[in-house]
Amino acid sequence: MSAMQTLTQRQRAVYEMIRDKIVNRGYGPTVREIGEHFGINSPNGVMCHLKAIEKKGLIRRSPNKSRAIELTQEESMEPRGLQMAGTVVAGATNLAFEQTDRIDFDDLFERQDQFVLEVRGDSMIEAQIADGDYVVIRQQKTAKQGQMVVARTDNGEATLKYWYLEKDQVRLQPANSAMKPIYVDDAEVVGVVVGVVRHLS
Amino acid sequence: MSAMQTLTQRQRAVYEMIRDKIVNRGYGPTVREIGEHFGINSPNGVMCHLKAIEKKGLIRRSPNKSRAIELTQEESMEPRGLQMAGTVVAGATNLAFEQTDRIDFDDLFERQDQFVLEVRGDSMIEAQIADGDYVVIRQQKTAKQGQMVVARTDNGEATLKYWYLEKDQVRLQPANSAMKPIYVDDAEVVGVVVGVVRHLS
DNA sequence: CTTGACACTGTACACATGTATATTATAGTA
DNA sequence: TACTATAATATACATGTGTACAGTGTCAAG
Repeated sequence: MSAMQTLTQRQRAVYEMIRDKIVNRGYGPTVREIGEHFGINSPNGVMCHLKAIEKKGLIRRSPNKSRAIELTQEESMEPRGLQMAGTVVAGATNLAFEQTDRIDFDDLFERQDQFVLEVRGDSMIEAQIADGDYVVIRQQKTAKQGQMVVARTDNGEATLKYWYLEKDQVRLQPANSAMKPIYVDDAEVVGVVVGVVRHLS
Repeated sequence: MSAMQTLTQRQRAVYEMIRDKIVNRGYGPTVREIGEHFGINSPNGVMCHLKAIEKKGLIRRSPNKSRAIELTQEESMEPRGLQMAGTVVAGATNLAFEQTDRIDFDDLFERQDQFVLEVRGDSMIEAQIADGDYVVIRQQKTAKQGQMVVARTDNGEATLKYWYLEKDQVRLQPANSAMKPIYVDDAEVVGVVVGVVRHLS
């Protein structure tokens, strides 16, 4: 951003135009394309701007090559995710604000074979999953005893419960002492819960 | 990916080379640059490949323009986030797998003035925040009664609690009936909790 | 008033570049 | 066997394109 401020209004406009072409069209403009866009009838008028912008470090050019303009301030350089500022321990503890780790929730959950469900109701409240939470599900057809799963019962309905395979039936156990477990003859594991995301106002 | 399979080995190699130049160098190659890279001595040899790749839909070209190769399968086109497959209602409910909404957790939490803390301990367990969870904090210096905040007390320690401003002191209330509230003469709000993220194995 | 920056015009040149045509060779297919 | 797709070579041409040089005008700073 700092290098950007050193540009004159006109130079900034030219830079924005170049950037727009590269990002939105896929390849950069020629000297004459830039001229035409701004009503500059001489290639040299544009050359002056390009030299100025390059000297100020916002672009890089290769001599004698057409459209050979590289952006040095790539927008992909901007950090993704949120700053990780340490831990809050039970009770009272120090915040480590000097840490500069970053966490990217999309990295936390790799995308393959995963999907998200919005939770309705309080059946898993004692597993710290509340109404309105999003659960991240990894698709798989089997589950270990006691794993939290999305299961589809023989009547075609799906539910979020703990999975217990018993002698001749399946016990779908809610994490809510006010609710009773569901016993079904047959049930299919849709996937297991690998994450929870809650978004408050 | 499907369009990719229709390419011959040679065409694929050419496509990869073009893509590499655009992504890593910032601008595409000329017909002759491609030829030089693969030891093809005739521009027309390359032209045949470009026409084939364009016909198969992986690139788009503009006639008579140098380096004017656009990638149609932009990697930026790949969907971000996770598939949103509907809701799981309390008890047993239908999954709407046909829905193709997508959710991006990084969009959910805008980055400005926010950071993440890892939670240690069970002091907020009844607010469905467990040990090991990440809480997303929006930085602000004030809070309403009963909001969940990260607060710094006068001895410099920080903690995650419900915020209650009382007559002459501040009550920091844990969401755990086994724990007692903390009363302090002075405390400072660091930020309020706007999200929770839990990552299971 | 002069100087220097900024923002151009106009012209010219060399070569970079896309495109076309004709031709060859190989390999799989009908 | 003939035919088509693939993968090239070789040559040629028109034009797209970067670059250089010589000027013009404005405007703010010294």
